Amino acid sequence: MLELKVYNTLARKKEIFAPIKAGQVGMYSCGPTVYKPAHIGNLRAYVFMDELRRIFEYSGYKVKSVMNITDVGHLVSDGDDGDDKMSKSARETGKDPLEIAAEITDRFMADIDSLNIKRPTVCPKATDNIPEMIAVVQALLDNGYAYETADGIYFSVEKFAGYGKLSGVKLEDQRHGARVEVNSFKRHPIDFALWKKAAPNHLQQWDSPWGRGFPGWHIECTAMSRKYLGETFDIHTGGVDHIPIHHENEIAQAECWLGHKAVNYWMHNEFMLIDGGKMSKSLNNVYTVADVVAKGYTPMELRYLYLNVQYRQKLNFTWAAMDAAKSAYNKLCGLLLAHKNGVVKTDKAALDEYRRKFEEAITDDLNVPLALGVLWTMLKLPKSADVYNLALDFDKIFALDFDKVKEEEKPQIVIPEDVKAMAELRLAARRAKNWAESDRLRDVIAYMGYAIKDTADGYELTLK
RNA sequence: GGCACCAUAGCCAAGUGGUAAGGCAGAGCUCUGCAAAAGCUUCACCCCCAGUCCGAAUCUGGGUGGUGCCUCCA
Repeated sequence: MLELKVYNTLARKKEIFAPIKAGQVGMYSCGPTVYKPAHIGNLRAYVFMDELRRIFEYSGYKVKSVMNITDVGHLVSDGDDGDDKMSKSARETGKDPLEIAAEITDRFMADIDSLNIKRPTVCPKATDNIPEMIAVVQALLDNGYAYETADGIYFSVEKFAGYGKLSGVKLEDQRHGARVEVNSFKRHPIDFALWKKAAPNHLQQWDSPWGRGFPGWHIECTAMSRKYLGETFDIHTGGVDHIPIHHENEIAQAECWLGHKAVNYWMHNEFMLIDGGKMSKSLNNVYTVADVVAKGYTPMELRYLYLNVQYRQKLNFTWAAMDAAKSAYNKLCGLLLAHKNGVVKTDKAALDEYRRKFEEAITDDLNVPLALGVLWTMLKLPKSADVYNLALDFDKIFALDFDKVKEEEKPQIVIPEDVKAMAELRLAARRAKNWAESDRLRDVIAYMGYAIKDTADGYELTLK
């Protein structure tokens, strides 16, 4: 069992990971709200979740990973009032909310599969856990942390002394209502909804002790994480954007409900930027995996790009960076293949040293970029299957399909007869050392749309 | 106004007290008629100022700059 250091947002420093149960890890990751396809920024969070899990497994832990599928309830852009995303999307497309949720969930799973992100052990859906959420809300009402208003049940943040301990924000420092109109029913501007009472035309609503309604947008994580991981669990992950509101609220709910600490380690991934700034629809720079693939890159090349930056650093996505990742990944595969076919025996002590450096990197708060550097350096050794086999072991963390490297299959393109004839003429010219004619024919072939490369025993034609 | 993160070569990026990993691009060389491919080699004193220290990219203070959050957001 390797010792892991992880950066705990709660402590604002790296800590040695100590599991609740020896040899086991329970982790919960805030999952997608399935009303529109995930973009590559969203996906960074799941690559992080995946790396974390893989490193624990590599280190000898048994991991239970839980990720929610939010198919209800997140309100759109107006605080605790107004419409929710699922309903909005449903109205826009004319589809049933659950129909949209099913479609988007399938697409999400296909996306994470393509990126070699292991599916979590459990992916509970919010709509399957409404009774569990109602029970938490009721408990918070019973013990005095929540109150009922005309439009819902709210959590009273002033009753929880620990509010703000994750993000460092203080209640009185916030500019309430600066951009959002304050809900007049609330006792304190940042009290948040646990349960919302629904209007008759609201698309998703359930019976509750407070009439028909739907859950607030923080309660599902609290209800489901406890259901699947127990009252206190090891790790909760999510994007940095969740620190000030969502996770702060989760802590408040859970600790007030349970009466004790609920999560030992909070871990957050930084954002992906596009061309140095936030991705947004108005800038037209929100890309999905499908968009990246459509531009000629593979999901593995994209995964390589993710892996090249440590999870707590901002990752600036540019197409130039994507090109660099493509080049690097393909070169890497070429080197791996050469090692796979290598015949040199590599000294065991040398291999052990590379393994030690690799493990040192990954166990130091997921320093995957450093681990990649170790790999690159190792691949400079004389070509040896021993090196390849160790690289395969490293790939338990990278998950870059090192086991699938093989001789590049020449794309079977049909070469027109006239192009072939030109190539033959050029070959003859070369054999006669008529270089001027040879070069002229290369230009002709290029003009016809093909590139010609000389090989040891002839030539190779490819589409330009 | 508050909170947080960050600032290392043309680009991406690791390094958090002992003299700058790795990748992309570039340059040079080898090989090849040339080209392509491949291989080898090469390429930074770390935003600024002041301090602590035998020693700082790494710590402290002050600047400057960037990004995000304070509304749903990975």
